[in-house]
Amino acid sequence: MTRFAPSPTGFLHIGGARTALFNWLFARRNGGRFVLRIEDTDRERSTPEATEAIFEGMRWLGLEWDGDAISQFSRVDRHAEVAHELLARGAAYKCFATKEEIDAFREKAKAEGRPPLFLSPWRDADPSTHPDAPYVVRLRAPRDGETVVEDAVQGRVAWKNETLDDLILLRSDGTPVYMLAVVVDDHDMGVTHVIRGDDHRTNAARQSLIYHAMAWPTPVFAHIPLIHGPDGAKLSKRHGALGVEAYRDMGYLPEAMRNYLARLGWSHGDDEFFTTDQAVAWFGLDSVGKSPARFDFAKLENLNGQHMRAASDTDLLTQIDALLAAQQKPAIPPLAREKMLAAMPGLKERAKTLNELIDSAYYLLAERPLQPDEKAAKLLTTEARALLGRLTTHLQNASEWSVSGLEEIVRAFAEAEGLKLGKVAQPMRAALTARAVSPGVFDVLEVLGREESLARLVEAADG
RNA sequence: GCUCCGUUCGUCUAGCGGUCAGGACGCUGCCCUCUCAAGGCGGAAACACGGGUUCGAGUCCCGUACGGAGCGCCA
Repeated sequence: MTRFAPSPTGFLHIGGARTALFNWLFARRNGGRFVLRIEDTDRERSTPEATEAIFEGMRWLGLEWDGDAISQFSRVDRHAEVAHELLARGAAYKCFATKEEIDAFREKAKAEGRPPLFLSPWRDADPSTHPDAPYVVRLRAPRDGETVVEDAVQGRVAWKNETLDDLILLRSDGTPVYMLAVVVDDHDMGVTHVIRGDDHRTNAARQSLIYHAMAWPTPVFAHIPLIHGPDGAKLSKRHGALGVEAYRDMGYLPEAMRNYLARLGWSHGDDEFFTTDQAVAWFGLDSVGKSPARFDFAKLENLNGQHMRAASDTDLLTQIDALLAAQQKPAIPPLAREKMLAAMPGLKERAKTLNELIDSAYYLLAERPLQPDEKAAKLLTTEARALLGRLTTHLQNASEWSVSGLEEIVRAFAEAEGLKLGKVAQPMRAALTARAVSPGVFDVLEVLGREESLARLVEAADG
């Protein structure tokens, strides 16, 4: 069993999404469960909006979790119970040191060049000397020896116990801290594999101390390398640390997103482009790399283009519908849908994102009079318009309105005019699509239909 | 500062003692071609540095440099 345990203090960012993906892949690969736990014990920063944003992001990415999402906050009583059990068996103790005392201790230690680990004077104090004052519960961590974490990704990592402090379990108001809550929840929920960002690596040492104190079996830890921005620095909002919904809005496919994210830090030989089913079949912790990866939009775009080409026309249309709905933009009218479906093979081959695809379908949605863009306008010179006028006559007589028949007519026309096909096709494209770039003109003619095509050509010729 | 970790083309990566160091994105030359894509065939491009170990190191060990993460009564 794996879990994804985000704190609901913002959207589901790209690093979290990949962590979730790896957990999901691992669970699916091994026939295990994948649960979602919201780490909302910080009441100040946690918001229901952020929780909902995480659900949304997970759903969009297609990372379905098993069972209901669990609120960590709802389990505070259980966390406190474990802390008291630890206290009862002497594995933890009450510390009456005030924040001021601790701060002073740390400052002094720093000034003297010693590690700023707080050594509580209450660790071995006689309970009869305990004052009637607020206290925190600290773990009585071993001072000798070392703590070893066998990390499934990082390998064997060891810390000297003298470098680990007596971490706080319960705050002075009696509420549990994250470090305790995570261990108790992971244990109680039966999590066998803790796959999370490498920024948690040192937490694994502290947490395994708690596991040992409770005599609980430790889960397998796997700390996956972090994702950096294009400049190698920590991923920030200027880079790719956007919420996953931002990627949705940019027109990326969830399938492509999963593919790209999976390849960031994990590999399967030379495979670059693969389906989610393949990723599930191939995924393994031993193929996860150790070093951080940079987020690269260019590669994401390429992969997205490949997935768009591989997608079925109807599926793409469905995804466009969903995107427009999510962006609260007007839906595609029924008639245009049919045309869009007919034009889809030519459209999807040229687009890297759904947004590009929608944009390139302008000519299907637009109504006369068309508004040629700059490049299209340049193609519609006086001579070109005259040419289109002559061509239109031939086209009007076309016996059947099909790609092959139309191509025959236009080619014959170009030859008669002593022109290369391109000299005719480009003005046609400008007239029919108002753009200088589009799918093949004969495909455009067929999809647009006889009436509309001729009307546009006439409009351009007369323009 | 202390602790831990990392370092193969610009980027993502393969490699698990003997390879012409492979693939992908991007860049680029040619072909195809009604535009743009897509596609086909090429090209430039990497083992951070220094010591060991070994007949032989990208692969093992040590050090250096650089990079990262952590060091809260945050998660």
